[in-house]
Amino acid sequence: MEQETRLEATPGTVRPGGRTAKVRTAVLAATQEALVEGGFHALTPDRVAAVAGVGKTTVYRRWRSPAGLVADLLRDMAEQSLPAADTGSLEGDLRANAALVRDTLTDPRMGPVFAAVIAAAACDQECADALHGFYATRLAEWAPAVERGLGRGEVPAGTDPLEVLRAVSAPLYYRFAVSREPLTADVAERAASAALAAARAGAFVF
Amino acid sequence: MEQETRLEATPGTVRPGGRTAKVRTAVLAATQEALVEGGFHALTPDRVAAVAGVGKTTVYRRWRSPAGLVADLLRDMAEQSLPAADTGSLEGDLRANAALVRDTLTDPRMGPVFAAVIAAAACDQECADALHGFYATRLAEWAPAVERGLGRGEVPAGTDPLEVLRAVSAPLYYRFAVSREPLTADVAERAASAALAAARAGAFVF
DNA sequence: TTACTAATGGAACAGGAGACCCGTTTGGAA
DNA sequence: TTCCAAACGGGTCTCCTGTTCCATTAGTAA
Repeated sequence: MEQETRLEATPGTVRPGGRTAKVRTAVLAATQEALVEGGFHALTPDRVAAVAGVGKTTVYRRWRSPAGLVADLLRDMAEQSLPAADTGSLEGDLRANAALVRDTLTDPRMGPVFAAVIAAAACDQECADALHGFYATRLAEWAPAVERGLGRGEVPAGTDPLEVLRAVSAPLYYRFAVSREPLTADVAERAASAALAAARAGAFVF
Repeated sequence: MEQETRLEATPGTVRPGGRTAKVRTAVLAATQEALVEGGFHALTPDRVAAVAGVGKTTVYRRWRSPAGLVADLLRDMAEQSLPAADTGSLEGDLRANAALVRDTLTDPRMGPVFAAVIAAAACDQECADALHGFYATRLAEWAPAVERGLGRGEVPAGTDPLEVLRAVSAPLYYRFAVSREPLTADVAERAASAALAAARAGAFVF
């Protein structure tokens, strides 16, 4: 009897084929476009609907808010993750990781997207969860690189692989999102070498 | 003749005394309150005006937007900065710095404020500049601690003091704003010890 | 192919954000 | 103390955001 008062399922879950999928693709593309153009504050559902060529009612119904759009975009991005590097040495892998992060954040398209995602996560719990999940996935993908280094004895036994990877990314994201300093190539190299030096000294052994 | 079309000075700059200063104090307090209550998206000029007991016209005229409020709050915070520690050893000073950053970000009042500031900086250039300036000030205040360590030979000659400090803060802010992982006390200690280990290994020598 | 209904999209509507006008208050100089 | 204009504040207006209603389109099972 209370069934009609329950939360109805999000549209798109019962008939995910054909049109529904096309609409999602178009809306997420328009979302990314809007973020590149004018950042998070330019991400109005109205505009996204117009660019995507769908009714604005649909956008409001399926994504609720700008933060909902960003969260879904993030989930979509998490699915298309790139494979981690394997250069044969831990130093090479960490340098590759740092360069990848740096290239992503300075990319004219991906940079604004990540800035918006970080902003949205500060406002919206759904976005915060999606962002947390995104980095958990990323770290898990790169963990084997550090584990290979452990096997080769490049860092002390007991070193936490995830903590090494966080140490590589952290200085880059800190400059990108917080202190707003430029992300030059040598910043990335320094992040990798500092993380490696700390790991070698046993700073990440628990 | 084009004088009437020029940008008029921001209100509050010609007569900064008495009422104008009181209004600014009340508005910034209400801004902080709103951020603590509901985060950046709860920061509506209307609400701030009501809580501060001033006309909403005044808020729109002097601060323009939510981001303008955050930027001014940030400038106000930069003026009341705490003195850096001096424990006698570089390790002690870096630990104190990490603990200070961690305590600030986990503080029930300051945490939401910093989250909002980071979000606003991603949307608004004025905020981004204010945030950049804030951390430039903070780093400059703590630089002497590293320079004392340099003088004591605790890190190699040529080490960049600011880079050491960035290495301490970065993992904490990364978890706070990006990966959204909990900020425990041992995270702060590890940030300090990892930065020190990297510095000792010469990772921050240019 | 047919039937059923999930999902979309257009239109009309309410609610609030933000700008404008203008009278009132008050800081600061003479 | 007097005067002038900087700054404030209430009222009003407009535009845009976000919601609701319902007709139309199109997946999916039979």
